[in-house]
Amino acid sequence: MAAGVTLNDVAKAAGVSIASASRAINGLDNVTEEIRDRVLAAAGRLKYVPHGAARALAMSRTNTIGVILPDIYGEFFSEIIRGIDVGARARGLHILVSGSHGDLNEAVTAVRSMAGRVDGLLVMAPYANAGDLAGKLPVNLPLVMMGGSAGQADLPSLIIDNYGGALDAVRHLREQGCRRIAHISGPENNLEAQDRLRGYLDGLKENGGTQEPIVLSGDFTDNAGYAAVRGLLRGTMPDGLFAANDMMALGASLGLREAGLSVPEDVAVVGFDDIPVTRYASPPISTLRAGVFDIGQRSLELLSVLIERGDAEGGPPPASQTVRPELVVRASSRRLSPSNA
Amino acid sequence: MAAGVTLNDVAKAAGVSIASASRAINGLDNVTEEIRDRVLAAAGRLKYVPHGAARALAMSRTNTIGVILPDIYGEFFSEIIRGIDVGARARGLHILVSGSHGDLNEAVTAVRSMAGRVDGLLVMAPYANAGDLAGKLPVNLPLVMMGGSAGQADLPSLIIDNYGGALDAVRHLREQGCRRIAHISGPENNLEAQDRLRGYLDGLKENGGTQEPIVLSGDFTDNAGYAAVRGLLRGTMPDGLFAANDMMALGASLGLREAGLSVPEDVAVVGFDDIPVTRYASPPISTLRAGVFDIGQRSLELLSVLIERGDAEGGPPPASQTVRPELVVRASSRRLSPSNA
DNA sequence: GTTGCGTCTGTAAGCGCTTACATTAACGGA
DNA sequence: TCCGTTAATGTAAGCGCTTACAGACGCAAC
Repeated sequence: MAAGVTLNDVAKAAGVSIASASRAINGLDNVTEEIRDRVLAAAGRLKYVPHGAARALAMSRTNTIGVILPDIYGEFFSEIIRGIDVGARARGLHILVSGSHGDLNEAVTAVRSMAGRVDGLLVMAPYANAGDLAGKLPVNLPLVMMGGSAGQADLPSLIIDNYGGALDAVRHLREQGCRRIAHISGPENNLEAQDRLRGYLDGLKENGGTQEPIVLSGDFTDNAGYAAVRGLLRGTMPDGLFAANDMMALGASLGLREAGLSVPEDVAVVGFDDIPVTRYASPPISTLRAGVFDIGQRSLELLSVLIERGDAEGGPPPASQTVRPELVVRASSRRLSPSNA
Repeated sequence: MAAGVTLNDVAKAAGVSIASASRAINGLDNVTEEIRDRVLAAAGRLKYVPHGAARALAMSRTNTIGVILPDIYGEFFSEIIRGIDVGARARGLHILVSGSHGDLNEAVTAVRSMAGRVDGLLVMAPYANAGDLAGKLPVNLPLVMMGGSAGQADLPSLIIDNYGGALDAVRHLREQGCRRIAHISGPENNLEAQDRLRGYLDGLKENGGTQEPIVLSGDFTDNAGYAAVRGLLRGTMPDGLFAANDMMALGASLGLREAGLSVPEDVAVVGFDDIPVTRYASPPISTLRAGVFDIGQRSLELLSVLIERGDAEGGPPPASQTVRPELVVRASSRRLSPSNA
């Protein structure tokens, strides 16, 4: 189905053995100039293109790494994929992407289907018990977890300090004079969302804070942010809003403006992730820069170290790295003076 | 490297032949219950996971399609990938992505490296003479071009009517009373950008228009849009701006606001592509909705038809589809009344 | 004219899987 | 009891490639 013309055909056409053909094509040095030329000529003439799967099988090396994401929608994932791709290209690797995995089982299926097609795996699986993944995996397949909650099993991972970031968000809102801070949460079963929620709750209690938590449930989409805000309109408005990600912050900000409220004067808004759009929003959204691009790139580097090392387990303990998001203050939360006593 | 435990191991552990093991694993019906159970049990115990490359080689079927894009940065490509992914998942296919191809040669390299690893290819190659691609390709590899310019070779393709869209943009700006319309163009060697430019130029001449074209060169990035506008500040400002894509329109709009100009009153702005961000910008950007998501999805459908049909050439002529972008008017170009005589 | 060495080329054995074909077993009808 | 069928199982031949190993050849040194 794929190629049609095989190395064998080329060898015959060039009048040499298949071994010589292979050597010529791959640029090994133990081939006569003359033979190399003949082979290359024949290959060109026949439009020969090496068969990837066959080569992978023979060399047990695919030069491809698999990327498993819960979704591939939006800037967040776009950025992460880009980070991975940049790193991959630098190393001559390809990436096999699989998105849209609602739960652990789907992720496991995706992982299994990649066995034998990749040299290693980059997985983002913000589900409970994602540690189980390792158990159901092909043995010996190097794996790096991206994002995810701290201490997720003991796999090598790139962890985002979601809790700490959320804490920073709340602290910042308080410094800006907010006294009633609401939170739009992410999907319930999402570990990162859970950590951000915890950070919000604990942030409220810091320094003897007594504010009752106001948690609006969302699902990481802009519409959820919009809807959450609309739902608030009937009651007392909070004066600060921390959304579990930027898309929801964006939606919320839009909803607030449509309701005639001003951001940040009436309600200060902070998001999470720092996706590129935030700076084009009106007002630009304050957020926690998780360095999504870097996460992708660094995960890939971590993974390729594991791959080169030629082992998945064993050796020194997997080096996990934690990234503490950095608060980026933009107009959506910058108040000139504290608002109400 | 990959799996370690092979079907053979499973067969032995279960005390059956490798053929039976294969049949049991793949759910064929000509296996006894008892054998199936034994095999499945053994497979579970050993953590057996089928080896993709081997299977692909044996079946000459990979259930994977390759996606070649010039870049994978930003919402535009994110959307296209998502469209493809959604279509692919519906058919149980995986996608092998490759981005960042500055020119035809890089694209050709990417394509060749996918041979034998995919059942078909989705290529976006907005370069001159992209038709040459076909010549350097493995024979028999089904291929669908995405976007690209009309009549690009005679490959099956999904074509965006860039020219027509640009024409609509200019017409719209004129209807809004603009008399001096500038264009921020895309990369010079990009065919889509060229078509949009042509549309702009011809649009100016319609109905006896005599305005001198004002073309600012850009490269599809937000920064380029921003820079283009800054460059204009020293001279006479246009009152209408058509950017070759949304990112540049976004950057331009930001630049205009920073310069104290109002959009759309002082300058009406129109972009191209309708990436999701446009609606969160301030003001929301008018644009031409190319239906990026749909393009991805429809390309995939077209491709899978070709694959099922089991041929790349031959058969009825390749059915190309043309998509005419739809003008979406938002605040960035909506004026209540014509501005100047 | 041997012998020995180094270099290039060819032969063939896999990589892990599917699948056509051969083999065997099981069963019912004559 | 024997044979013809059908169905389950096993054997082995690839899929297209890499690569260890052996063979062939040329050349210098003895």
